[in-house]
Amino acid sequence: MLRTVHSPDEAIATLSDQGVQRGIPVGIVAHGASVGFAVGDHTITVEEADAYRCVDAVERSLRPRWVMWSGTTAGALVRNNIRVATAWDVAAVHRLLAGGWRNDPARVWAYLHGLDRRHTPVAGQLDLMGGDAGDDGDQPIRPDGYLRAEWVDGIWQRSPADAAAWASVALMAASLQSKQLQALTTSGAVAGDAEATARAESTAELLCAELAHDGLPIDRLAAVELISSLVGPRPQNDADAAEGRRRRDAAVFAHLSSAAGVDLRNPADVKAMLRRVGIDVPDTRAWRLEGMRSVHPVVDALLAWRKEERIATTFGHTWLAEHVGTDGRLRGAWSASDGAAGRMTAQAGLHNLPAELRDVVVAEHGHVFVRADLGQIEPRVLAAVSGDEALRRATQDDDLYAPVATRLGVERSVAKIAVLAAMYGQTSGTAGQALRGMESGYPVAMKFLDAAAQQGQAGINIRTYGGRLVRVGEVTDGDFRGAAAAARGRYARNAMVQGAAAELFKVWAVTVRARLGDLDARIVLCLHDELLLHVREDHAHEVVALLDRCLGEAAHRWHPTSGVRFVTDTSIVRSWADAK
DNA sequence: TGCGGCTATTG
DNA sequence: CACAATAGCCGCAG
Repeated sequence: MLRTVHSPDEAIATLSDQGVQRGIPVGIVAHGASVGFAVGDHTITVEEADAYRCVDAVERSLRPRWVMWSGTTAGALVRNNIRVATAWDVAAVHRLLAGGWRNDPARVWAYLHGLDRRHTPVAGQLDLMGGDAGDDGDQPIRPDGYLRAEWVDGIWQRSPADAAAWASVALMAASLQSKQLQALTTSGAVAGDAEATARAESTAELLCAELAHDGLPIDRLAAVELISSLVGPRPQNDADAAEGRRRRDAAVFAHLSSAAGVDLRNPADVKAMLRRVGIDVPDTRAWRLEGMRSVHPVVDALLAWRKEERIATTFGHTWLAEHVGTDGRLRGAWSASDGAAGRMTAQAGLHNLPAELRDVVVAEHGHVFVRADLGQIEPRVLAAVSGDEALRRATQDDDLYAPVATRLGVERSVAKIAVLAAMYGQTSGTAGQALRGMESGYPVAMKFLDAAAQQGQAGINIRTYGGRLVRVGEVTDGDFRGAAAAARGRYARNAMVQGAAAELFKVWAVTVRARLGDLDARIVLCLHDELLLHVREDHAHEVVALLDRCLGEAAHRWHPTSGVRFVTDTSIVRSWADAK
């Protein structure tokens, strides 16, 4: 049944009649000025002028769980100044269920309908192949049961007046949500609460849309000054830029009798150059050259050149112009779950900003940053997901490595190496010795890690505590013992820890987001184990307390019975650089 | 033009 | 360098 509503009040009444209330799923698609809703088999379109006002009204009075195909809709909502509390992101939940990174609508549809993914329609095919079966190209589902590749993502090309098409997209999202809910309860052995993970990962998509929209506060003038002091003023043209490169290169070449034919940007040239001054190295990475500064002055000059070159090429004037707006906000695209284990990732340097540039990340007038990071999150998460009682006891200490050192009878530094080596799968060097103590001291945790590594080596996919499928890749040529298998083993071993840590972190982040309420405070950066909030000065202490409370709440939601203690280090600062 | 290698930065 | 990521420049294959 398709129905068009004309006002916020009518939208609330209509959805309310359909039983919508707090937490009840409502499909939504939003793009540009258009919005469509769906509840059960009822689809509701909203007159364009009222579209976002209706969403806002429904959110305020009913607060449903908005079911969306992807972060595209979340972005449209945020751009229209609407921040909804909760979501179900079909694409994000698909990545959780099926692993990997692909989450286009046709593929998600095929997965949930048991269709062979190898025949999934691909965008750009224009359905020329599907059109020969006598079907109607204006229907979302092809006669063979597959979803047309561009039906969902191409919805924005349709007129807002094509109500049936908009409504169908919202309705399909809602119907897939119930299929995903079903799949989550039957998707193999998941130790944790996969449905709770799906909710948190979905809400993290909302947070990502907000992070991309809000940006990170930067003191633009200070940034220009700092960059200029390091690499000079911004080049005005290509010749200017080339002159800058020559000037930087000359500082290195000054230490050589002949620099003919040396391109400092070519590692092979650099290696040859070093050999000519009596330095023979297998590669020219900084850590390898670090101890050779005294051998020849060119080493020192080269390492300084690398620093300068990095600023000039990656974090220089071009970066500033491209990613920092005139409003002094650094913006980049955010992904809520990426890579092997489902960590958040960010572009535009938000996740790998050199420490020396953190000086220019400065709170705006009347505001401060509240920065909080989780201490030793990975070993604490390992204690929780493995259920190792001895390691759980160690988490009661502020410094987990102290009781581990006592138990192993070694120095703290050795204990730390041992724990990290266990989680990363390192076996060489000093780690080998330290690991033997781990086997007897923390056998449950070690067996947990070894089991993951063995699955990885055998090419068997694994699931994290929260239920994310981690694909470890095919085993080729029956290679169960070679270097490739060993690498898969380390990958799987670490993914179980890093992936679970990412899940806990996101529960924490979305809990903080939910509990901020009317405080003038927003999360402006997520960095794996660290949250940075931009907060009005007089709310700072309240936010500090809230971060700690939310960690307790998040840890309990994530793993209600672990008994593991998680700790956070929180500070109030003007500049990001002032923290720690 | 796309891709792997090398390098740097971050957690 | 033991795990994960983003990003730029180079050489090389197509």
